[in-house]
Amino acid sequence: MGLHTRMSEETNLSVDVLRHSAAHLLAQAVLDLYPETKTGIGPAVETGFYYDFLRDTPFTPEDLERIEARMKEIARSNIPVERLVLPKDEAIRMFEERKQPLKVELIREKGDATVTVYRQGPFADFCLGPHVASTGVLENVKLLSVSGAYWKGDEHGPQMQRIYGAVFATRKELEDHLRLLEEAKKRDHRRLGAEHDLFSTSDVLGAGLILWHPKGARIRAVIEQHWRERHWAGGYDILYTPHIGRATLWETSGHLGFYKDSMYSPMDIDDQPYYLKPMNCPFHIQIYKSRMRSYRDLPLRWAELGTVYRYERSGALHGLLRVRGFTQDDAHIICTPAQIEDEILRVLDFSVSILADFGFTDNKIELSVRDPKNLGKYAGSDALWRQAEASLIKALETRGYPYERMEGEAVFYGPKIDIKIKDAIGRLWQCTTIQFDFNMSERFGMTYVGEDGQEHRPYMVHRALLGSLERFFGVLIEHYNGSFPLWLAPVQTVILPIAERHEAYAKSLDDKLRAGGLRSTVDLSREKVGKKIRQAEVEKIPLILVVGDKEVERGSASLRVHGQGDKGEIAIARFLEQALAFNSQKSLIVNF
RNA sequence: GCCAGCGUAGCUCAGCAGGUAGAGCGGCUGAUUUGUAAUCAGCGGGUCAGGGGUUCGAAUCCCUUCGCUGGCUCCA
Repeated sequence: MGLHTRMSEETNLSVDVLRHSAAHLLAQAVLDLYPETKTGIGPAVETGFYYDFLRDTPFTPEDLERIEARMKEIARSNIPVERLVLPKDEAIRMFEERKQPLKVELIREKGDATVTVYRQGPFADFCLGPHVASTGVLENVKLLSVSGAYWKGDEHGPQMQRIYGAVFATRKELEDHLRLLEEAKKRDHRRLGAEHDLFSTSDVLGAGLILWHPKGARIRAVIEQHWRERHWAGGYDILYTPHIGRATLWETSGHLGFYKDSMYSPMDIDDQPYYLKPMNCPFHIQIYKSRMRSYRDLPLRWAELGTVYRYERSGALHGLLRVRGFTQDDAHIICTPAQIEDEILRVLDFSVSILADFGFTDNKIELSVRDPKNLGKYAGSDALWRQAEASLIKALETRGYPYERMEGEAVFYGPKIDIKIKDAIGRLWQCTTIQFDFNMSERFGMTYVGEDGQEHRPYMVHRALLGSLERFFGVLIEHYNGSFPLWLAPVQTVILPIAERHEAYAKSLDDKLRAGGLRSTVDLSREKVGKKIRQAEVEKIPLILVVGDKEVERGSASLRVHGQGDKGEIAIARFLEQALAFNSQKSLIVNF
């Protein structure tokens, strides 16, 4: 079951209406229990609903229980919900009397000549609706968390308390949803990362900085190796650039102007200020500018696994998904205007194809373009933007990919395509971004000599495909729930000798598998096979080989596949051949 | 950064009225030589995140720093 069911499975109620009405129910319960509270807004959101409250004392988890209990009481008493249409001034008076200044503010801002107000019992709210007919259908409700939120999203405005909740038409749907939340918690990459010894962070080191443990590093090495092979095959060249650069570079690039808040303080080297890099582009541009470029040299496709450092506010940090130091799988495509359409299509195909290698085939694509009401704030000419946007759209349409057009979501230096990948339990994660950059090429004065012997400005496109290796790794862990497919698994095979006398055979088998190209290991603990198997299953090792008297004698092994159980005896040569085939084909499931 | 919650052994957690720390798993040692998801026994292991304060006495109360969590904002 997904998180975004539009209609309730067993009733004919719209999930959004249910959620929005539950938000009203929440506000009613809060005002019942804490009458001095000022109410803000309370919409339905993707996973449920929330309501923002302004109150001197914060809500505690115990308060939430009380509020939820009160909500259920009100729901059970099945109060009718009425829709009123009032003249604006009358509505304002109504909420002034109710001592709800935030509502008055909202009505003043948003209300037309007449406004709609929904009322249930003593509670009333300024709201467009629609709503359920009465509160009886809102009984299957659960409050989930409290957090801070700013009035109208302005961090200098008053800080409110936001209560989140979930509601469903039936008890079963609510329980299923809560189970899904539990499931998401269980496959949290931070938890799995510790359990499987993949990565850690350290208080001593500092927040938002990732330590890749041997097993995590193996996976990363496999990802990087695959990434390099695909890039070379895909017409890219690979670069390496330093981690720091002189202030001059960042002044020219404009980062010290528009990105300084995300950069760390400079360090002093021979009386010159140097900065840790927050982006790789200025370095790639220096390589571009190291000599004259002819139109015959273009397109250039330059990729780098470039580690960048960005200041993130402490509250924004989150496991591997939001960190302060990360490695982007960055690339810059530098080409002529005539090449741009082909290059965009090519990078789009390339991105989709590599995401698919990792098992992500269900993507959401967003096209971010200028805000038509504010065309002045963008770098680059109108003509450039038009051609860039057209090339992005053409690529998407050529492939028939559905996409969402996001007006005003473009960065100031160019339009972009973002690809969000959907994981095993339906959540979306931002990975790929393909962005035009009209700013950098201008600032650094990038040129090439055209057929006409004149200097021209090339197009430059930034591209991060997996996004950052840290984030991508986090998403992979959650997507596969720690059970990595064979080709990515840090340990691909484990050999379990039944007794001590089988250890020599187990070790020689291990050598053979390693020599053949598998990441293999032997469990030499003096435990019973049952224990060793359990251990291997818990560690989610894809292939388990049990060897005892029978196997030693016949030069074979007993195969057990993770999640599939005992597969019986197999000849070593056949096992190795098939395992290597699954490995090189990057099969998501193995079938011996 | 802001609001709220949290930080006890490697991990999960108990210690809920202030009286100098406890379990399970893991680890180590020994016995067992084992056939498809946990063999038995013994042992070690904690400046209770760091610092400061209140108190005769602090894991427990207060302040502060660091880190983590859920959000707000932002983003690869």
